[in-house]
Amino acid sequence: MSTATPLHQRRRPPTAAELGAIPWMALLAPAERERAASDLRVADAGPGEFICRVGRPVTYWFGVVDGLLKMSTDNAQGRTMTFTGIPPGGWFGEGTALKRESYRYNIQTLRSSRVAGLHVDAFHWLLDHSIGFNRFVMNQLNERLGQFIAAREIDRLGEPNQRVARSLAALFNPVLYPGVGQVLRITQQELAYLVGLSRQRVNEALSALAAQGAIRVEYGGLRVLDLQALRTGDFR
DNA sequence: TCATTAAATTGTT
DNA sequence: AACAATTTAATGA
Repeated sequence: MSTATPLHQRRRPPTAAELGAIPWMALLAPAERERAASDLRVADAGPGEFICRVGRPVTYWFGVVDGLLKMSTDNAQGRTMTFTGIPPGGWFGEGTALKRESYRYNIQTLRSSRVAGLHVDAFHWLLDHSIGFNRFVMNQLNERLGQFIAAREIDRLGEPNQRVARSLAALFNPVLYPGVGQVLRITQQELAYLVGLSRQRVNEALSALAAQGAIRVEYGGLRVLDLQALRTGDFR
């Protein structure tokens, strides 16, 4: 099995449109933005490809331009444990990049995706030079802390409908995933992988959420009608 | 642009 | 896990 990742073997410079879709770019001063842009790389990844693997040395801080990723680890028994999905606009790996350690989880595409990477050296240069960038990273870490607290709650919810609802709410987080908007492109099969339920059960749960007006199910994705209801509502 | 076909996704059992 | 129904994407005239 190859351990090379798309960003190692198929990277290319970002297009103007891709640069425009990167949320932290707008927070940089012109000189900083120029430096960051020259150190950014983009790659297309096929379905199921690994973006990074546990134990590999950190080379990039990653962002999702398009598609859908999942963050997971394999436990001692060989079972895969999925922590979260990462939709468009999401940037991740700053914890390991900060410490220049090795990746502590696997990042894998759930379908064909376009992934951006900022080299760790550039990441550290921005930390050393840009207030705007520091503010973004701090805000990012803070917001993700909230996500992990929520994730623990989700794990303790026995009711599948509730698990689906809260997991969806996490994916619609506008701070962490500004690229998502009102419509999330995710199939019921992909959502099933993320939440750890069967596709049938996810289908049933989505129907329940739609019946209460929290979402609308569309082909190949779904639209949020009431994010607050997804976060706090009762769908049993 | 339209019609046909293949592939993907959904809803149900 | 299997099935049919539906939607989208791809193809070529």
